[in-house]
Amino acid sequence: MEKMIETTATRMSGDERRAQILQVAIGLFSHRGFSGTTTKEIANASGVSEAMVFRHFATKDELYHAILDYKACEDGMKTLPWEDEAQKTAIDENDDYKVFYTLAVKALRHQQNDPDLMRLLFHSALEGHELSEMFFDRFVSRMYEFIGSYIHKRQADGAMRDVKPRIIVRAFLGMLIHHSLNNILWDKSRRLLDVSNEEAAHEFVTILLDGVKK
Amino acid sequence: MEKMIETTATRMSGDERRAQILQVAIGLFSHRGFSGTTTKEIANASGVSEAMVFRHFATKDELYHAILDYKACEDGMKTLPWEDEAQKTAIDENDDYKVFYTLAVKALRHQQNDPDLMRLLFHSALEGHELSEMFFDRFVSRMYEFIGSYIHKRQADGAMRDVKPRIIVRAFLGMLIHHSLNNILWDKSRRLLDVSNEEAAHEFVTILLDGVKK
DNA sequence: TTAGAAAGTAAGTAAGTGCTTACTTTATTA
DNA sequence: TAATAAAGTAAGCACTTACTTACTTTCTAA
Repeated sequence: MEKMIETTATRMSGDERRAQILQVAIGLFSHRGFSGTTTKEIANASGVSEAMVFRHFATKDELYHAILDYKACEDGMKTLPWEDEAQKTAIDENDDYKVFYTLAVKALRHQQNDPDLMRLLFHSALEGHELSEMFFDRFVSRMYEFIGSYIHKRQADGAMRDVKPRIIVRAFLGMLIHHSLNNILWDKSRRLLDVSNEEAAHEFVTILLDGVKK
Repeated sequence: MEKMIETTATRMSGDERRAQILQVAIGLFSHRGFSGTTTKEIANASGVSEAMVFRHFATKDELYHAILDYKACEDGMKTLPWEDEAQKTAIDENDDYKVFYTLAVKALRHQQNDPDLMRLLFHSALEGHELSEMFFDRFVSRMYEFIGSYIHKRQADGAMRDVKPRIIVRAFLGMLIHHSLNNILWDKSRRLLDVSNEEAAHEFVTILLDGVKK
């Protein structure tokens, strides 16, 4: 008999394995939730024994935190979407459409490219985990400030109706987030509505801006 | 010594106890999720032994299903929000504002009065439970059909711009659901935005209708 | 080439999990 | 008021959970 075909489960370096376990855990946590995922499942899906999971992450909780840090730090949450050259010039030029459209497309793309992050965010929000708060403070509330103050400026210019800026922000984010949520959770096959990010962004922004212009 | 003060944990009838356990379970599941809640917790919170939980509900899963049935059937999901006299006359009169405002206020009130339902819905959507699909088919997709066809009619009347009706529906529902979600999950103290349901409904509807009118 | 460090595992442990059993207490009604 | 049905419990069963221990295999560099 021949030698067994090497499935080449080559031994990984510590860092590689750690990163791999982290990725696997992200996938599982984001679908089954924290308490719905067992360390055994994570180990199996990583092709490794449970002990290895605990060599890299002292507790299940620490693994969860590592995920949050990873997602929060690496994954485009620290580079705020409006800190961007094109965006800044659009703002200076008071090009409302460009400001909102760019923001919208960026948000929709980001959400579509990383549905796991969104799932994770919702899981932790429902379970009252701290990622939720962190995300809220670092990202959402800044978003409200930023867009809100832009709207405020445009109202002062007489270009927009006098509505509480934050209501407009909520309307805007509501359209975007809900649209992504629909695509990720309920309408994966796009039976209800099948539009590109660009079309969705264009229509949402048009509705919003026509809805608040003076 | 006096007799111990009766905390009057009066023995309940079977139906009462069943209903009570169900309510307790709703509260726990909606906050901690299905796998995050133990049958022991449910029993304790109901002031009863675990065996009683299993007398009324053969398995934890059956308890979950009973909740879904209860919420889906009793709780305003079968009386669709547009099957309402005021609503029907508004539709016949082509009173766009009234149609959308009534719908919006109704939705916001409902979501605010029963945040547990919303939490449950999101939990089950994330976990891919069947309530999610059921809710989607019975409620969401009908909502899209109903509002969508009204919009279609108004476009034919020349009263609204020619945008895919369902994009408008998504924008509308997005504002409403996201607003409630914010209030329930992230911004419980209303630091970010504190508005009444009526004000929110008014502003959202105004933005939407101005945004799609011809 | 070989010592040692790091990657890996098999086989546990104690505490929890959903669920059952065998029994006791309370209310109803014949 | 006694018989009976229903509400209730304590204790435990089989299994799973997060996490550990004691050990083996592989890579690397002196």
